[in-house]
Amino acid sequence: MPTQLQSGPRSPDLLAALSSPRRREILRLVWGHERSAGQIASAFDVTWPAISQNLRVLRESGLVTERRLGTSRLYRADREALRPLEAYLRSMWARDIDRLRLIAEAEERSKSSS
Amino acid sequence: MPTQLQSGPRSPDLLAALSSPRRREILRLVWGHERSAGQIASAFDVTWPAISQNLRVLRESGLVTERRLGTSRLYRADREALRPLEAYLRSMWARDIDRLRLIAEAEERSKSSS
DNA sequence: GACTTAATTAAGCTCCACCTTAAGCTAATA
DNA sequence: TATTAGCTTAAGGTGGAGCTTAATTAAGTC
Repeated sequence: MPTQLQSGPRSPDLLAALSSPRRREILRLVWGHERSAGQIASAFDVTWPAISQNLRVLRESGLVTERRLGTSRLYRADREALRPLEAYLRSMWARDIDRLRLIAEAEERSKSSS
Repeated sequence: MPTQLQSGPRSPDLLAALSSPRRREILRLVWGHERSAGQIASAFDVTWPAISQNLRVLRESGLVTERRLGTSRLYRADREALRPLEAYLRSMWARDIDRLRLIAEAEERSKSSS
């Protein structure tokens, strides 16, 4: 089970996967296009296995999906996979908003009772 | 200059700073509250310097601000600092949306010309 | 000034992320 | 079946992230 995102206030190894500039570039490469591992690798000046390993990390984090076609493996970004990050951001700001709301309400009460 | 976020398709070391679970916890600690380095450190079972170093990373990434008060240093999350991440997400989806729009328009044209 | 409090910076260790080369696997092709 | 194409997995090197302890700084207190 690669995902681990259920427990509320956490965006999982998504952030770890995204923290690598190389992987961010790969992700962009396969964002619009489905591309083979070889095509992807040839876009970089590192060796094939290096890219293959990065693809594995992306796949395990859920950021890309893999499809086999003949001897090729085709990768494509799973665009929805970034949603949890959005949720993460929202959870941070939501707390903030809640806190502000509570404070505002408390002030309101103290005002009306004075 | 700690920021480096101008060039379009990049959310900077924000992601690197956030990729550490420890730093995410610290960030949450100072999200609502302003807290001293010592208070923060005592919430973890690692040594003070370890926390201090993580605070430095957070500060340099812009995620927290520092304020000196007597011998203390008070840290607080800069809530707006997460906005670039939102922009990053948006930039990814925006591409997607653009691409879909172009495809849709192309299909529309081919339909009406047949 | 000497001492304490609250922290950072310095120096060193360990472990892991990311690369390398080498070996293995799987599907297509002769 | 042997061979090739297109990869991944294995094994090993290197640098850096994140911890530790020790030394240092800065601001209050005696």
